[in-house]
Amino acid sequence: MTDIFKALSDPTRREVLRILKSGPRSAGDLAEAFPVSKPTMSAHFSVLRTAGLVSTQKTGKSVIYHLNVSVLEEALLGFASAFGFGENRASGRPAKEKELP
Amino acid sequence: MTDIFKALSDPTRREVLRILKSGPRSAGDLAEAFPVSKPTMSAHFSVLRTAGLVSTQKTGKSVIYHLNVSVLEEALLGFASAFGFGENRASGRPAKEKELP
DNA sequence: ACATTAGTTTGATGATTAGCTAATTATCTT
DNA sequence: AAGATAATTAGCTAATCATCAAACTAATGT
Repeated sequence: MTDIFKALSDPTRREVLRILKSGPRSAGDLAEAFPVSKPTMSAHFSVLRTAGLVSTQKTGKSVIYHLNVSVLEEALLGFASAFGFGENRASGRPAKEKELP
Repeated sequence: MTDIFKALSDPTRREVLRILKSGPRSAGDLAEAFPVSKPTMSAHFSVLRTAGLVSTQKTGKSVIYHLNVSVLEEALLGFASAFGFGENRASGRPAKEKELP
């Protein structure tokens, strides 16, 4: 949980995820979208990988990153539901109040 | 957004929010629930306040902290919906796919 | 075999962070 | 006016973080 929120606490990493949402991309392709050096991007990728938010697949000399949607969803909605909003998935106890019509 | 995720990236601060979910608490009461010094807790509170996740109200010599539920909800679900899950509140473009019955 | 391309690792630097003790501010209580 | 209590600020340290350039690894092309 900490790793995930820490990963999300950087604008560059959030943007990487947003890009990855539309499909897998190579490290180089991703790096081109940001005004930072390749090593820096590599470090960001590493944080995202450690958090489990992305996975890699090496093909030839490229490394393809793809978003682990389920991990992001589970973390975000799981935490949200612990506060009573955002679905009652996996249960956050108090359950959604249903108003009488 | 960055401030909010940064605030959420610490276990102590997440636990503070969880406690605050059940109602307002004084700084001292909150601090008692953690094995760290009061100044350290004060710093955590400061981070949460900067992120807008909590508000304070001074009464006598106590400072009462209360959770800003809407801020947390907006941030979490807003970001989630940008990835297509967790409600289409405030809109995250692609809208929820509705399957034909 | 050699050069090129894609990406990561290493090592350094400046900034931020979580933690502490001690000092300070503000509000009671006696 | 003191003393006690609640909380924050000040000043410090150790650890982590984002960043870069340079060195390295691996795969492809000639």
